Amino acid sequence: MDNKSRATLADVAAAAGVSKMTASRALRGARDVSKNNFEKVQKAAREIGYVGNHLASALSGKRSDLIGVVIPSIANIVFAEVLAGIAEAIEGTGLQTVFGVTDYDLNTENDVIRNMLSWNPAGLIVTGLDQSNDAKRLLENTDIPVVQIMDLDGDPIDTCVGFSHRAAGAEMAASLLEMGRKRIGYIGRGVDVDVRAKKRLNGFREHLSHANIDLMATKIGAGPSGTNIGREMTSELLSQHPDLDCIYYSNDDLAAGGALHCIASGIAVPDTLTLAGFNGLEIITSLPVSVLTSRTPRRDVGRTAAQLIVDVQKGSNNWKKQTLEFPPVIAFGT
Amino acid sequence: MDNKSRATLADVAAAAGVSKMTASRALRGARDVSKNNFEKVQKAAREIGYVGNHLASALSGKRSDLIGVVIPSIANIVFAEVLAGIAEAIEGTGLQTVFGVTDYDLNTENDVIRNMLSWNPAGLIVTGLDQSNDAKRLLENTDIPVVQIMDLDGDPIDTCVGFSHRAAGAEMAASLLEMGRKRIGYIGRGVDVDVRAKKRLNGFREHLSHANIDLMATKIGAGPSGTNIGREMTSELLSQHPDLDCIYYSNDDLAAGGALHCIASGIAVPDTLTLAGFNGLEIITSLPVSVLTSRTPRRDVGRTAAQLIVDVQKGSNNWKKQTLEFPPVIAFGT
DNA sequence: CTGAAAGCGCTAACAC
DNA sequence: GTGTTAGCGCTTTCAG
Repeated sequence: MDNKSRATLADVAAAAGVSKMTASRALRGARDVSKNNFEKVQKAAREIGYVGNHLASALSGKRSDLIGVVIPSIANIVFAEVLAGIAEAIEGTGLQTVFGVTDYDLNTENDVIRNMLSWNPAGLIVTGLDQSNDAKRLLENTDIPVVQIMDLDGDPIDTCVGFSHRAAGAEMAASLLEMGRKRIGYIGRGVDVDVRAKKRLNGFREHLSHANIDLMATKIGAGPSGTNIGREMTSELLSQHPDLDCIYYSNDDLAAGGALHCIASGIAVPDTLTLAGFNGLEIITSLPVSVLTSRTPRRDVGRTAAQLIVDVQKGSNNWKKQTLEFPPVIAFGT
Repeated sequence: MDNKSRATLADVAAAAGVSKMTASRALRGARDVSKNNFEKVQKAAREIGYVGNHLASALSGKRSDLIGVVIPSIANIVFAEVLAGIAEAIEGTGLQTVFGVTDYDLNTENDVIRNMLSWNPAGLIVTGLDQSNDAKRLLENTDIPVVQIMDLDGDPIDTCVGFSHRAAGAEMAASLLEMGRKRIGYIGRGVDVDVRAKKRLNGFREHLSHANIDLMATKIGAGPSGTNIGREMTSELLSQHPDLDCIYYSNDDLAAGGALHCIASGIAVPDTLTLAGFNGLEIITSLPVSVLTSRTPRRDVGRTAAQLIVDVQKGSNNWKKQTLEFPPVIAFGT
């Protein structure tokens, strides 16, 4: 934390012996600048150690090189992977990601979205379709590209990249029924705040009810999911309902915890007890037992969403409202 | 993506019948504004749906409400958790996080840091002490607070929050020797690019050599780590060296994969084979076997680093260069 | 191809 | 308390 005020464009221009405008043009690319001046400016900038000021250029140019990303939680590996996909898409474009975390709270989300908009970002990526009315109005009235991701169940504001959680739940129910499972339990975490988990559960239940089957037992807790809590909740649920032949989890880490409980207790998975999760986390694939999951292409979702914004920003594409579906695939982890 | 140009401060001022300055002051807090005008402005802003423009205020005010964060990878849960700690610290402060990913590449890191600086952030959080010379110069010459995190082995540029990887490796070696382990192997991923993993390995080896012990076998691969690849590499290493009584991994997810291999192959852990990882990831704690790890307080590191910046930004604290150590704790996961 | 003028939307500094 | 005057550092526009 030294105390030198940074060199400005004017300094570079003076050093190169040209006007600010020529310097500005030369620094942004050779367009309409003589080769001679271009090199003089580049050299001067390098020698001075010119860094530039995005604030000024963005204010002047009406749009910044920032992509705003709104996610419910960053500690959740799923959203970290979405961010990884976004980072992949913007690599080398000069764009950068600002992200805000909502903690699954609509008011916080509202604040975060407002805050994002005030950076005049090149685009906004928001998780889910279920914003508050205020936030929706904000997003509808902005003229920057908005992409809602990771959900398709509802009314998109603008462009939408993701999949239907309701359908994912229903399809998992169908798979389990097909495997002959009848005594089915459910274990979930944070289903009260995580609307997408709730949509999966609803889709799951609905499909079961078509086959005249009810969930035999459910165990739902508040707070983040994890392998540990999954192990605990599984142990508890099974001690109350030892006759279950199947458990559906709101999440793969819970399911992995369930598998670890079964391994420790000598319960045969998937024969005696079939476990099913959601997301296709890596841990599922390295367990010594087979756990069913819906693999979600969340990295692709992030990459695609960001790419759409990168394309408008580069001018290589016109924006149009659209819905891109990346359906999950049901499979055993192993 | 509509097409309405946003309301400005001037619009709010006009609607409230006051000057821009009064409006500006009222919107930033009641300081030096009559209650009457304060409310008129607030009301006008709400009705118009005023959003504000961070670019303009940051340009004018010389400093933005952005915290720049430079991390090697976001898909790695460890750095996601660092970000979670940062998000925790800045919650409710109005600050936001811009992050850049370096992919463990010094040139990319250099670009990312340059890019960050051009946003005039309130502070910069950079992973590690081993930047390129150019990047170091950039960081030394800036007048914003810089915090280097997650490493203490080297020369800090400014403030530093983290722990020594060399010491962590040495301590793990000490623990294993104390447990009577002698035939020790090592499995690592990306040790060529991940300088901190390399420091741990060096510390580990050095300590062993003091006891006149050499690593019996090492298996090092390029690319990201994960439970799956950990399982594979363990299987391979053990088939070549079935007599190992201990394996040290560069990372907990590799170690977890190793544990899963042992469970599947009926190898008694930790009695026949002791496994040791690094980080204290959650998965380690829910495995049905005991795996040794160094628990790193990475969330605390993130939170602390961000808090330091929040404090200067709020003016509640003067910046001073310091080093804050958050040593990892060695323990069995279970 | 180059430069001068004007202004992006806001706030610091100074008047009143 | 409130308003006025100057910019922040850059780019857009328009003239040469």
